[in-house]
Amino acid sequence: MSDESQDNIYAEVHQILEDYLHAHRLRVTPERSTIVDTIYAHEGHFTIEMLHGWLMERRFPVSMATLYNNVELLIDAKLLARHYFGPSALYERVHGDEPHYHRVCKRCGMVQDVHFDAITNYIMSKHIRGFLVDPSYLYVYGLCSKCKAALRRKQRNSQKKYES
Amino acid sequence: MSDESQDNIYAEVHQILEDYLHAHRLRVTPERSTIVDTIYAHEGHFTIEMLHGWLMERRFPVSMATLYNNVELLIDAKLLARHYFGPSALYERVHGDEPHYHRVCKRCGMVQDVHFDAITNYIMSKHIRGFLVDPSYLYVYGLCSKCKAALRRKQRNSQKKYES
DNA sequence: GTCAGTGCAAACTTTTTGCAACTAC
DNA sequence: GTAGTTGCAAAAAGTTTGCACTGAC
Repeated sequence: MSDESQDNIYAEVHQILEDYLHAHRLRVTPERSTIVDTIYAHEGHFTIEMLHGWLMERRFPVSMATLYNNVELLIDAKLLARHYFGPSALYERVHGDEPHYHRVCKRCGMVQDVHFDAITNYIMSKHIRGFLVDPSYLYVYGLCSKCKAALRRKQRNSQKKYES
Repeated sequence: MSDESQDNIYAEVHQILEDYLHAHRLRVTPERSTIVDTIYAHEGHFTIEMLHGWLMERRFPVSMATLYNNVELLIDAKLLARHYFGPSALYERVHGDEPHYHRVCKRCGMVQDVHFDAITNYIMSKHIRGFLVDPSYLYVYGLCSKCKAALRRKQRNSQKKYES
C-alpha cells in the first residue's frame, strides 16, 4: 500500500472512531486514538498481548484493562474483528482491507485468508431464512495439504506397528 | 431415539473407544469408559464443567485434569468434537448424530445446528485446492432474526437521541 | 512388575472487575 | 463540575503441569 493511501486509511479510521464515539456520547481519548493507529499500522492477525507490546514500543503504554475495554468498542464500530480459532482471541483490522473469510487447519492451526469467492457469493445468495450472514465471519476448517500428507504417513506407520 | 438404538450407539462407541486405545497402546480405564458413556447420554453442546457435573451426578467423580486429558483423545478418536464459538470450548458427541454445521449469532451467541445442505454440498464440490474441508467444522456467523430486529430498533432510537 | 493413568494442588494464561485518581467535555 | 476513562491490583475463568499414588495389562 502506498504511503498516501495508508494516510487516507488513518484519516478514515479516525473519522469512523470519532463519529462512533460522538454518536454514543463517549470520549475521544489519546488512548483510543493511539490504539486505533497502532492496529492500523499492522497487517494480519494479532493478540491483545501483541497489541500491548506494539504500544509499549511506541512509548505509549496502555493497561490491559483499557485494551480489553476498547477492543469491544472498536468491534462494535466495525474497525476491528475478533476471531476465536482456539481458546484465545485473535484480532484483525477491518477497514480498508480486502473482505475475506478464514480457512483453518485443524491439525497445525494454520489460518489462511480467503478473499470473497464463489462460496461466499453462494452462501449470501441462499438468503438463509431469517438469519443475516456476515461473510467476514465464515470459517472453513479442515486439513491443509501438508497435514493431509503427514497424517497419511502417520496412519501408514501406526498400521504397520499394529500389525507387527 | 429408541432405547434399542441408543443401546447400539453405546456398544458402537465403546467398540470405537477400545479399538482406538488398543491401536495406540493405551489403556481401557473405568474413567474413559464412563466419560464416553456420559457424553453419549446427553445431546447438544456442553462444557467440560458440565461433563464434570454429569459425572458427579453419576457418583463417578473424575478430576478436571483427567477430563482435559481424555477429551483430547476422544477428539482424535472421532467420538467427540470441540468448537470454539467464544473464549471457552464447547463439545458435542459425534458418532451416530446427524452430520451438521453451525450457525452462530454474533450478538446473542445463539448456536444453531444446520444439517448438511446445499451450502455444504457446494463447498465440498469446490474441492478447495490442497485443502481437505471437514464440513462438520463449518461455521457461519451473522445475526439471528431476533437480534436483527433488536438492532434495528436500537439504531432507530440512538439516531433519534443523536438528532435531539 | 511396569508404566500409563489418575487425583490433587499449584501454576499459568487470558479476561474481567472494583476502585481511586484522572481528564475530556 | 461531572461523568466517562484510565491504571493497578486482585479476582475469576479456563486450562495445563508436576508429582506421588494407583491400577490395567
